[in-house]
Amino acid sequence: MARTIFHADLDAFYASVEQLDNPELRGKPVVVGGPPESRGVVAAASYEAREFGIRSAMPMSQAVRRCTTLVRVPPRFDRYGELSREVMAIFRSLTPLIEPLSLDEAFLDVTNRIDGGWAVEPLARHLKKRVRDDTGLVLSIGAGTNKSIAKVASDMGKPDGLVIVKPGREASFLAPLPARLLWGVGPKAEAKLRSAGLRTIGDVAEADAAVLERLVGSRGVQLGELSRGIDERPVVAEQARKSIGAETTFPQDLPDGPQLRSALHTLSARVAERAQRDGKTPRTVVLKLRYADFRTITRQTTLAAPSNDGQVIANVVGGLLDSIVSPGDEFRLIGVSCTQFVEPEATEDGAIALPLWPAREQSLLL
DNA sequence: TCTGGGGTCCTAGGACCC
DNA sequence: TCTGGGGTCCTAGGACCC
Repeated sequence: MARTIFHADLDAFYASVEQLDNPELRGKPVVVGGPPESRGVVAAASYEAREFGIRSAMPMSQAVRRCTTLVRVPPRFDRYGELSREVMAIFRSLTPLIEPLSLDEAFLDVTNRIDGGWAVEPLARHLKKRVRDDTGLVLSIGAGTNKSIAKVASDMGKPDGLVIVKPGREASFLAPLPARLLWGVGPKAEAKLRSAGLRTIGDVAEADAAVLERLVGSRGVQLGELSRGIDERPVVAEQARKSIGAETTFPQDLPDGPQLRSALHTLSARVAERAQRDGKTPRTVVLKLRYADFRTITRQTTLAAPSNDGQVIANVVGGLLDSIVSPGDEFRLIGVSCTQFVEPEATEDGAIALPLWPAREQSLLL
């Protein structure tokens, strides 16, 4: 039996929240993001701002040049989180099978609702109306028989969109669209596909599997399937977080010194605090550095004893920094993250113990 | 034009173990 | 003296997503 999947996506989310909370911003070109003089980029642009060609991820310095009346607002992630939770709760009132992708979008498997008598279009309109009535935010929905179709459909309808792809119409819906719209096709893959003359999703659908594999490697098979509207991936609620990180870009490049070391401590403390709040204990700690020339490197260490202590993490990444910095190096970004979370194990007396791991690393320390 | 911050997943080589 | 094959873990980098 065919599934019915919604991809639901709040339009220009951060910018819309700012316009919602501050009526003076309504109808104006608004962007959310860091200041142009501190290497900020556009995190979200209102539709008024988009008329000037302003887009997400664009350097703020470029955005303000494109529109002299642009209003820039610094991000308020706590507020976006609040509204996101409200919207996700509305989604959850339709089905427990929701898979959030970010603060502003989610997949919903509403197959049970359709089997229960709802038609797809009224159900989608009902959801859009509830979100609008309860929060003031505008929701776009794409509906189809799988995730990939639903995602592309919601992209097509924005803003305030509702695009439904009927079962059996997947391939013909996708065929004329640019290959870049497929999930997993970014700038690099697009260029490779284009080099073989594949510009539309239909071109990809007709291409030989061996050609796709040569172009994009092992993802070729899946790419071929997605291009023909085939996607069996289930909607998965409750995805466990696999890493926690924090990074910062400096307004000006920084050599090694008290400022850089202080940033490293702050980031370590932030990561540790979030790990503790989530009840996560990492085995692996990662230092990330971006040089003035934008070259980016990472160095990681597996701990003899897993820890989410801020001082431990700071010491480890500090040691990693010692090992790679050379005189004259300047950095524009530094980041700390942790991964490989350990499952707490109960001991005989009922206490929670964290396993020491791996034995090989411990023996090296003896 | 000068490029954020939060993530996920994949690849590939080397160490190590049996 | 010359030497395999399979499996897992660790590390580093890169593409991609919002």
